Amino acid sequence: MSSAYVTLEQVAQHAGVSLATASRVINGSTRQVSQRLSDKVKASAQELGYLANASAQTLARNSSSLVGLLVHDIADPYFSSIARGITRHTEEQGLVTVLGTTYRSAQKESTILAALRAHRAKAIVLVGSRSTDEDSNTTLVREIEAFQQQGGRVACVSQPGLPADTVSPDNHAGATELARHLIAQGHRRFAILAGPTNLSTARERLDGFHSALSAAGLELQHHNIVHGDFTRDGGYESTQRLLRLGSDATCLFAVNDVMATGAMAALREAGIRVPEELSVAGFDDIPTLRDLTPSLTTVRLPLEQMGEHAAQMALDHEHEGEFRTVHVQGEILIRESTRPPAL
Amino acid sequence: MSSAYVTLEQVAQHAGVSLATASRVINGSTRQVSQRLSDKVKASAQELGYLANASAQTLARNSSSLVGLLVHDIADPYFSSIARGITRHTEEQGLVTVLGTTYRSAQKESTILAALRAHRAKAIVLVGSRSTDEDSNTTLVREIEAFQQQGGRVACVSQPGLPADTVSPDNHAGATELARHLIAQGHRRFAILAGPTNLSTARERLDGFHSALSAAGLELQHHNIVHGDFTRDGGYESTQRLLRLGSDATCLFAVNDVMATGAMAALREAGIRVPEELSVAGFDDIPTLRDLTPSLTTVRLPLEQMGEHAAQMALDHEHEGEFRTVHVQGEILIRESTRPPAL
DNA sequence: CTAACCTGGGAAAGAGTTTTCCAAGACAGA
DNA sequence: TCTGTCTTGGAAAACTCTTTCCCAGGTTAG
Repeated sequence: MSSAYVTLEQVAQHAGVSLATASRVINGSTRQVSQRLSDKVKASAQELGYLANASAQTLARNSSSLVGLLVHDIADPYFSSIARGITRHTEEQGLVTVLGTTYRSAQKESTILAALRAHRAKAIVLVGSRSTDEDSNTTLVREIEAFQQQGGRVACVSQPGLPADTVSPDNHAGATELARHLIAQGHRRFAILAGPTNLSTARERLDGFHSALSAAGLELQHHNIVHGDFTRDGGYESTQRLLRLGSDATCLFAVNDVMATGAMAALREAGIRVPEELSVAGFDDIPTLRDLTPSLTTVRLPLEQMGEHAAQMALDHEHEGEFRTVHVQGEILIRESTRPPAL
Repeated sequence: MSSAYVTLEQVAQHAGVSLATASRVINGSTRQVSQRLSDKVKASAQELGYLANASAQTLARNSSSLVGLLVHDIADPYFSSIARGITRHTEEQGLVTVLGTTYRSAQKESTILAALRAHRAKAIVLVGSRSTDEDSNTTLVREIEAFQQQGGRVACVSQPGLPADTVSPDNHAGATELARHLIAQGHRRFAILAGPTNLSTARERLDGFHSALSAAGLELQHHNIVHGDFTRDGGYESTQRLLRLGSDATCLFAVNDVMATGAMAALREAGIRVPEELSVAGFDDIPTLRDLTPSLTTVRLPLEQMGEHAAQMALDHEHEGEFRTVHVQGEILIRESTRPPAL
């Protein structure tokens, strides 16, 4: 056989029309084609099982149906929830989602961005707060702009400050509200399980918490701050460190639920009861972690919708050329893990 | 400008060689090119920032660097763990992963498979037990074979019986071992939170449990079996149903951890203490669910490695033409949620 | 010394689509 | 009847890369 594939030319021949006519029918060009021929072409395509060669289309159109999705770790429920929202939208649009995982490596990120550029992806959604490291950030901006110059759209989730559409949770407000709740419950000595200092999400949540304390005339003591890496095990280890330092806090704010989970495990092992002896709060309201005992006081973010919204922005054609920023407010959820401190 | 992109021809011109020579240098053809020219071409490419047009390559080679990954739901930690293993391997190989989510819809699955075929994907990894529905299964087999005939490789995870490489957990053995453990603890009346009857994974786990009971001369009473849909909420609701039916069981086996989580929530709400009043066991050992209280007795599956292994099989070139099946044994983990029944 | 053989490099033929440009035919208005 | 306007269909260029075929020049063997 000459080719294992059915080509548009074969469809055209089978329908007795020219290649161009067949193409016009298949992808509904502006030019009119008579009903009779149009039907004939469609029937032909159906009959022969025609499936357009995507690479040929991409080559001719200089744009593919691929949408890139960059996350740090797809097994982290924070990212997989957002990813779900993104894929929901892209698949609805008949597009194909490319999943790239970076593990917070600027180099892996570059590799994937280059691949998406090479494939003439239609859009890219970047998820997850980014290192504020100067160099890698300017590199990222250059790559984003290169992609945009070849006609691609970019949207970011939780990654402010880039030349792209952005969906960001109001981390500051969420953490502030959470702090106010703890203060209202009577807590005066706080410990915080902060995130990597160079990630905006981590910084904003820390700042928000801080500013509520300051506003209430309270202080966060230096030895009551530890930094984790946003993972469960990081939270576990950092909490152990905190305990070794002999914290006198009555409550612990972990800047994300995943670390809070590790914190609770460490506390349980250390024989410290939550919330009787220590209140714990998290951030995100990760769906998979809603069944912890005690249930976690946290700030709910609509992760899935955030992803969906970002994908929408990256793919709608209304607002070419402008960058929109959407702020999402979290909703504070008071659950079992926080209560007024024992006297 | 004529084109916003650097083409190989431009690289060749800039290096003072022919297009063919440049191509031979770039993708290391069998034909030798002198060191001098080779270096010149590489320097040229570097200098001009050459990035090969992936669609042109795909068109010419009739094979792309895309690897498809089909899961039911990327937000389900079972799938996201496996997905992590798969992407680890594909990204190591410099390939691009396409994520397709099917939500157990045969139609969505077909759509994605067609897209992957259109893109001349190099391989596809299908994850998740599949409906045994006759029709959709033959359709799937046809689609798989069509893809293989165009030169693509297919691997499956937890989806036996397809014409492809397969990595499958030994669900039967795992459930049997779990049942033996419960029997050894003294349990005699069992309840089971089974999965969708048409999914092989669910059936095998149910069968394995059953056969251990039979071997011990025990019976599983009809009213002690309920079916869930493998989701947390499904487990929750099915457990409520079980309670309404007035189960007399001393232990409950949920055929996956996610449903076990819902079960524990329903039990807690109903005021039934685990494990004091009722033992609970799950299956999978989902990483995110390891911090439940009480910790869940379960069968650990190396989800990430399973994904990685499947990707390897789909991408190695050693074993073209043959279909290999790898069975993975689970490891039983006795934790807090099971204990001998009260007298 | 000549025939056979290598080696490196260039020209050109695809790969399958989209899209522009042009021709031919139909038809209405003058 | 002629001109101008539509409508429809076809030919061909363009997109960028891979790969085959062939040639020129040099090397080796007989």
